[in-house]
Amino acid sequence: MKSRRKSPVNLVITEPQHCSIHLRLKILGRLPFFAGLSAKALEVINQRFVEVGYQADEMIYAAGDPAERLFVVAEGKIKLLQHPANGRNIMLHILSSGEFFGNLTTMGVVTYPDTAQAQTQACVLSIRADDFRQILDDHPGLALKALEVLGERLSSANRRVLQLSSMPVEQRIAFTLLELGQKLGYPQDMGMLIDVPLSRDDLAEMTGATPETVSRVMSQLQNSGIVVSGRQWIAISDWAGLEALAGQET
Amino acid sequence: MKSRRKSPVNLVITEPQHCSIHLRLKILGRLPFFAGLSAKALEVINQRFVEVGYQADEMIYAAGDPAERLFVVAEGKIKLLQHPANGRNIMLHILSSGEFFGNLTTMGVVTYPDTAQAQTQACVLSIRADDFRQILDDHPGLALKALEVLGERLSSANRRVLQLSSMPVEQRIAFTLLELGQKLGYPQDMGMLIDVPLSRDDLAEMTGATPETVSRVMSQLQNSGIVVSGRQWIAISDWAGLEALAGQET
DNA sequence: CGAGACGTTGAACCTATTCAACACTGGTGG
DNA sequence: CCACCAGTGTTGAATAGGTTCAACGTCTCG
Repeated sequence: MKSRRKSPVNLVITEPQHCSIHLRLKILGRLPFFAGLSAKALEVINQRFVEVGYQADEMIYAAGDPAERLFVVAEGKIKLLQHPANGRNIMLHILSSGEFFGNLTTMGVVTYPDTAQAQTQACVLSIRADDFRQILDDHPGLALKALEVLGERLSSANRRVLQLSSMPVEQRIAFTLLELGQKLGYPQDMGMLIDVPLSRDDLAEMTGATPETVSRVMSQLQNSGIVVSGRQWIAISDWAGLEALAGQET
Repeated sequence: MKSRRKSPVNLVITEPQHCSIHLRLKILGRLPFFAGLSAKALEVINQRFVEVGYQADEMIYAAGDPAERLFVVAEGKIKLLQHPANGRNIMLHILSSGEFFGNLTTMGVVTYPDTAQAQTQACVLSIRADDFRQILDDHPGLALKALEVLGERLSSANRRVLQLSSMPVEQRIAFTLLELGQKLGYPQDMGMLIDVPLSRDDLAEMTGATPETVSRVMSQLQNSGIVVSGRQWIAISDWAGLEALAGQET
């Protein structure tokens, strides 16, 4: 019953050290967020952005740092963490290409409330918070889009509160896997592969459980033929079965 | 050791049935949110708002209803709830005068993700979502303020995720009481009174625990001289002691 | 005054944590 | 190229924190 094999998660990224996104303008222009802006405006915005590459596990900023920048993921995956007093971490989000993080609100906020860390090798664009503020002032429509983004994050956070408050671990894991599958999954022969290297500890940080418990639940899911997984990767082989475990809607 | 007495929480509200805020313009004008707008602009905005009164426990909207309106609390307290599959509720927020709820984002959102219910008798102003959208278009600065509001809510939700993921019930209750005290407390002879009628069940819905557990913890806090409480009310008599229990910063 | 809501307390039970030992994997250096 | 080792994952047994179910006390309102 050993279904382990070399990780099917794709890790090839353009460049090791420096992040070589030379077509930033194209990337920024493709963001739904900036859709509708003139080429000229985009060019101006583009000039304000800086690109930086990170190794897997490298920290981008730490909770409590002065919140001077807004970031956009260009390539790779970034995770947002919180740090309780006890040693463990809590993962709030995994972000992929095109998603924002850092200081999105530009005003009252003085320090980052969470820590951003590269989950894979990654390339990130960033801009000073007050430059972003300026852009929002110049293009009023953007603030509305930013509202949408924040609104979606708020809903997501509230869903998580609901899960933590009312579901047993197995159900929380089922939900989390479904969300990951939707967001980061891509179809494979063995099922819907979650296309991020993801350890038991990572899943534990996402579900508010211990790594041991996650391991037990995953074993059980594997025995039921619902997921297939190995070192740092997970694939969902029976989506409907997982939905059934989660309770109802995705 | 019986410290019960008639509830010290003030429940007097202007009018029983209809909510009689005849000075809406003044109320809206006082909101930090609308600060800086001209009297003329305020007048226009004011005309778009409607006022409605609610009895305690009355529902304002239910999760899943079409999200057509944005609300502002004029008087009284409103709670925002989520409903897990199992019978229990989860309280996301208690809002008081000047705070927004309902559809703040005006676009993608089609149904309310949560339920709004009057915690006390209350008066609420509301406006159609697309009228509000129009106002945001006319006064670009407002969208930035809305961003601030949402950003603060998001932080709050994330703090709650952290608590649920990493703290035992006692600590979560301590934190929750401190937050309530900060937001709704007012000094009294017996300590910082939390100025909302609040049952054990309410606290349970806020902390992700059962009413029984909350009752046990509260008894213990009362014996330690940290809080005083009775039927539907709670006062914090030893703020520093409560902070110590919560761990560190407020 | 009575009824129903609210609160308290006890005891059994159960889920998830904790601590610990062990197994597998992949990468590194000899 | 192989052996080893650290990181990762698995599994077991004991424990603890919280829930559940149930009974009872107490306050408030009609």
